[in-house]
Amino acid sequence: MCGRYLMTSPKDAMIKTFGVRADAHIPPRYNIAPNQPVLIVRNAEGGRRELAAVEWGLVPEWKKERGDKPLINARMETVIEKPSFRSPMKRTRCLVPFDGWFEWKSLQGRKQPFLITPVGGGLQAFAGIWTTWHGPTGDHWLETMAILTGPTLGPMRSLHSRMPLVVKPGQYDAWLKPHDPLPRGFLESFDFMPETAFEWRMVSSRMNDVRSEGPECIEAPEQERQHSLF
DNA sequence: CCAGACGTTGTT
DNA sequence: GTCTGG
DNA sequence: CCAGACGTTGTT
DNA sequence: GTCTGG
Repeated sequence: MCGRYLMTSPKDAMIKTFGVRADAHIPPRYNIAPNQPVLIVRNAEGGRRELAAVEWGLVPEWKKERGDKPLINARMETVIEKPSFRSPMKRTRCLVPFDGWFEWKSLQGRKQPFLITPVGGGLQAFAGIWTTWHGPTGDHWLETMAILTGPTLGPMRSLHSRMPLVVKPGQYDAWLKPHDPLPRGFLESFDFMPETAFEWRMVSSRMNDVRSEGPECIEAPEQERQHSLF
């Protein structure tokens, strides 16, 4: 799946890769967690694309209360029919810029994080959906997003049985274009990035704590502690 | 008609 | 909001 | 996703 | 165990 990710590319790369405007500084994010504000790319007025800051964890528009369990992922097998996802899937899809994502394995009773990155590095985009939620009083609103996942089919299964859908650069326009209703075979018309396009390595478990927000999150793990006590 | 659900993952 | 179940 | 908290009263 | 916070 995908429950923590990396977005460290500078503003220039965002502009070049996604064709968006970006005036403000975009700080590198080494440890993006659910419920945090993140940048997405979406369609805007006048056929342009825009960068928008939304919260990771989709809150369906019909929810009375905000609720506690954030919908951070949506399964590609069911996203078209699920009540929480079907409307955003038709009309408000988005790209979620990233440079890598994290998975954990339990090794020797510890949660060992791994960083998965595109072979050769570089900025990529998860397939995402977003929506707007209006609070009960109507005086405030919140934009949120979820990342689509699919089955992991090859060697990456040693890390996790699910992985995020990564949109190929040539299909950004197709992913962002709204449809209502969604054409038959819409998802099948996409050729998402294969897992062979990614590689992974162990990183420091300091990134397990979301308060770690710097480059230490992608450093190699510390040397294994020696059995020095007896 | 009204009431109730509406999600994913991992773990058991 | 929209669907399912009763 | 993981980490961390999880409670009230009275006294200082 | 389960919820909250990040």
